Amino acid sequence: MPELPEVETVKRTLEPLVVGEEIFQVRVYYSGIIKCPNAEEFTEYIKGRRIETVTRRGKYLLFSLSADWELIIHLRMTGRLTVNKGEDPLDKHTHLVFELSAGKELRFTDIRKFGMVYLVKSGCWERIHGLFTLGPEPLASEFTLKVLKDKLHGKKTRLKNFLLDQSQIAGIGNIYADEIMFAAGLLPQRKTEDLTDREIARLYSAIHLKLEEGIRHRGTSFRDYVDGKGEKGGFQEKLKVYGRSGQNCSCGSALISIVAAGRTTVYCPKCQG
DNA sequence: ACAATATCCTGCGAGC
DNA sequence: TGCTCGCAGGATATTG
Repeated sequence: MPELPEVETVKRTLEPLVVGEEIFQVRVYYSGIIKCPNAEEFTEYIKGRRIETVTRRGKYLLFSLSADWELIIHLRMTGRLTVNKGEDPLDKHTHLVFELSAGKELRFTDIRKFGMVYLVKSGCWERIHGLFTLGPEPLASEFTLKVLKDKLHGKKTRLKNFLLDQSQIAGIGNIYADEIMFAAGLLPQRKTEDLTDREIARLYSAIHLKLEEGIRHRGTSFRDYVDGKGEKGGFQEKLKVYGRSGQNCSCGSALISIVAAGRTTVYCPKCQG
């Protein structure tokens, strides 16, 4: 569920609450969420480690721990990572509870159980394929207009597929892909190699605009998403196309829904070309 | 090299 | 009210 702006918001809300905390114990209610090592080793190795930093890479959350361990979490569609009080009632779908000091708990909750949790030695990402092959951070300075242009022209694919490909650009999912293409005035089925310099410049600006706007509104809570404090985001109010199929675009024409890259894709046939 | 499809899983809204 | 169906923001393996 959460894309770059949502994961960034979770990161920012968790950071002040968990950095410096020691993980005294982990309670595992559903071990299938732990991808490596096995649940027994996971709980054994993590016990007594201190959380030193919280960072984000694409849609992954990275917790660097003492003694060179790294806890890596992907929320996938419905994952939630929240800080709770020990006495807060446990959600039906809470799979992992990290016990911190003074009754504070970091809880991983995931209705659909698609989330993924890893514990590795720092920087040992080879076993986490999606993280290991991740493309550049779209909001970092190394993601230049030239980088985007080279990537677009080096691929024989369509724009929607390209934007969802995490190995090309990290962190864009279905909602922001559609909003970015609308903001850039580009159709999802456009071939990336055919895009002109002008269009690529519009796409580049739209990527920054929409991701930054998403972060500023603390993410999109279309269904399940909440931040580290359990609070909803506000960007769903600002969506121009996603979830608005059949409604009118601001230009007056009806928004169209198609399936592209295997996902529902909404666009305006008049504003996007 | 790329696209489409199935898969993991639960909940929800629509339609009957 | 209760049922069945289709759909959901992700990543990945498999098939074409």
